[in-house]
Amino acid sequence: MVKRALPRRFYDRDALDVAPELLNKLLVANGVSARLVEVEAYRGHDDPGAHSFRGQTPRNATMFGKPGLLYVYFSYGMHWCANAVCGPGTTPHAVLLRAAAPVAGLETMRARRTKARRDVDLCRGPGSLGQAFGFDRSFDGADLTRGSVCIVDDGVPPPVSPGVSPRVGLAVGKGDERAYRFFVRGDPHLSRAGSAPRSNPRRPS
DNA sequence: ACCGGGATGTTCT
DNA sequence: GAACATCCCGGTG
Repeated sequence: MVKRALPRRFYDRDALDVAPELLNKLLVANGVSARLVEVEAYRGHDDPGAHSFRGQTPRNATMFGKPGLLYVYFSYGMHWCANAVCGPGTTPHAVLLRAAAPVAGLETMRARRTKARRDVDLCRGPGSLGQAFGFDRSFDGADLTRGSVCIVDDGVPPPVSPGVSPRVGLAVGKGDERAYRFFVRGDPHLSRAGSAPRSNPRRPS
């Protein structure tokens, strides 16, 4: 079985098509690797939940780059979250990497994730995943198809019938109703169980 | 298990 | 000043 980084053509499509196919792929970076079990699609100009909705800014510039780049952004003043930039072309679509099952470099992940009590929590949630991989601003714009940061197909197929649900953490009216979250059903590493994300605490009053 | 709140800083209004 | 693609802890049931 030859492990190979996913080619650019894999990413050069609508994030809604790429997202479910990223499930069970291996994220390899910074001395560790983990199998993706939960992702979310963010769809450019038409998606009020996407950073790119209001156009290009210094923060989201990588989303407007070529498919196959890693878009890393700083969230809530303390977390680094990672996306795979999609397409087609320079359409600013992206797939947020929300949760993964640790595969290699567990000791390194534990050292980075000092708050995680169990290994199942090492990459559980986008902020936790970013911490386990040691992501920061320097990873923004990394090329997933050429460099040491990559997503690998090691022969495990995506689920035939992935779980689908609304995305997590979006405010009401900002795309929260769209079923753009995809996950491996029943996987113990999901950021939240099954298809019922916690209701949004920032409801309009 | 569920829920509320604090941490912490960049981005946008 | 408010919002934010979050996480963790402590209180309650």
